[in-house]
Parts: sequence; C-alpha cells; structure tokens
Amino acid sequence: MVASSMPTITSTSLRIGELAALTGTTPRTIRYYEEIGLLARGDRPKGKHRLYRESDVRRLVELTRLRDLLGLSLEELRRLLEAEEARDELRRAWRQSPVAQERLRIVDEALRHLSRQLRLVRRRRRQLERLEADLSESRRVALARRRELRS
Amino acid sequence: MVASSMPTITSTSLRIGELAALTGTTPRTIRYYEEIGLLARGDRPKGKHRLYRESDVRRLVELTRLRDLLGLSLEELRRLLEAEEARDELRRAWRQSPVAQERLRIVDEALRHLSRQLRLVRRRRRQLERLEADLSESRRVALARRRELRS
DNA sequence: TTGCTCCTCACGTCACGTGAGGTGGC
DNA sequence: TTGCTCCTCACGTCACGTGAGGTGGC
Repeated sequence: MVASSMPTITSTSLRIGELAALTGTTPRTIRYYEEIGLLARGDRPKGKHRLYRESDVRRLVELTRLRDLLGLSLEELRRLLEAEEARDELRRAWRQSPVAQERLRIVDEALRHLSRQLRLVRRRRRQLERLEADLSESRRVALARRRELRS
Repeated sequence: MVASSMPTITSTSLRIGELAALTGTTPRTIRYYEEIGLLARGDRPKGKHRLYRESDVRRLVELTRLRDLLGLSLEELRRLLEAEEARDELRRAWRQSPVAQERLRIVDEALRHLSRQLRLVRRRRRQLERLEADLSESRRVALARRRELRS
C-alpha cells in the first residue's frame, strides 16, 4: 500500500476540467487554443484524455490575462507569445551553455520581450486612468449639486 | 447668398462615415449597434442616409470606451447604460421640475450609476496594475542577471 | 461495475467584416 | 452629370457555447 503502481513522472497531472477550473476558463476554450496552436498538443493517443502540468497552468493564466486585460485577438496573442516561446527555448539552452556571451544574448532577448508587453500594459492603464478620472469628475459634479440641493 | 436654403436645425449633422471616423469605429459597427438597440434608430425614411449629431459622438465614444476597457459584452453594456438612458430622461425632467425633492432623487440616481461604473473601472485598473507589477518584477530580475553577466 | 469526466464531431451564437448590387445628395 | 458615400441584404469569420452520441479511468 505504501508504494503505489507507478511513480509519477510529471509534477502534478491535471485533467482538462481541473486545468479549466484553476485558470477560470472552460474545457472548450482549452481545446480550441490547442486546435489553433496557442497551446501545445502534448503527444497523446487520439481519443484519450489530455493531461496537463503546472507549467500549463502558468501558460494558460498568462494567455487569458493578456487576452482579457489587453483585449488582444488570439492572432495578436500568438505573435506576442511566439517571442516568448523562443525565450523558453533559449532558457533551456541557457542551462547547457555557460558561455557568458551566449547568456547575455538570451537575457537581452528576454528584456526586449518584457519591454514590449510592459508598453502595451502601460498604455492600457493610462486609458483606464483617464476613464476613471472622467467618471470621478462627473461624480464630483453630482455630489456638489446634491450638497447644494440639501442646503 | 447670405441666407442659404434652410436653417440647420441640429447642431452639426454627420454622416455615418464621419461618425465612424470621429469615434474610431466602422459604419458596419454603428449599423449593428442600431440594429440591436444600443444606438437610437433616429426616424428616417428607410433607404435614406443616417444623420448624427454631437450627442451621438459622445454616446458612441462612451460605448466603445466601456466595451474595450472593461471588456463587456454588448448585452452587459446595454444593461449598464439602460440606467444612463433613464438618467437622461430624468435630466430632461430636471429642467421642467424645479422641485428640490424631485431633483434630489435624480441626482441620487445619477450617483448610484456613476459609482457602479467606477467600481468596474477600478477593479480593472487593479488587475492591470498587478499584471504590470509582475512584468516589472520579471524585468528587474532579467536586468540584475544582465548586470551580473557584464561584470 | 457505476458514475463521473472525458472524447470528437458539428451546429449555434456574438460581434462584427466583406462583398454585391443598387440608390442618395449636410 | 459624375463620383463619392451611403443603402440593404446576405454570407463569412473569430472565439468560443452547447448538445449528441460514445469512450476512458492521475
């Protein structure tokens, strides 16, 4: 009873419904993202259940976050994250290559990518701040009017 | 030559293409919003051109802003703005009714509505700020790594 | 084994995009 | 009048939602 059938190879193995619940999305969305190539296929005999790991949770959270908060189409999202996939590739290469020259190139690539996302996020935040300021101003006016009516 | 054919009744009269350009959207979107009742029909002999005024520009800008920045569906948007239309109704009533009691009710209604929108906007802004903080942190780590590599 | 979740089509829906063919005129 | 923009269908597309009918088992 102590040693179960087989040792788990992957960290935590999730089914599609569990991944969906953890990321606040739906199985259908996950299958669709796989279909259009936003999520990896993960070699699996056709008809059998999909299995996911911790890294898939992080990936999907990032996807939905950028999608919702930046309002990107899935095509734009794909282009934005292609760079990131290349970065992951490089990160793997990083461990193999302790050559400083090479490592510097990898870090610079990552920095360019992060800067691009930060620019998009900041622009959005400024737009939201402007909307919030406009609404606050309207409220300020309404509050003043109410005070006047009450006096 | 001084007195042209007829005096313009509406402030500025815009065609659908001009309204679209001013609001950063498309004629098709405007027609669709009219179709589903987000924009007024504006009595017009069927087949003839639609004409818009300054107030339509403001309305459409508000619509697209809330749609894009809050990520609302058009159904949610409609519900959010139904209150606002009621508010416009009341605003017209305002001018007729100088009864303080009635005016107070109108202002309170407006305030509740503004607060609701502000809550949505602020929640969004906090989410964006969290995303921005996460990205900034990643960049900080990458920058530190680069400094180390360069030394 | 039973009951849940999963599987793959496949059609439906929302929010428009994109012609096609025709008419209007701030 | 000519050329632009507008008009109304109507079909296409993106990003999924929603069954239907069947199979799998972290």
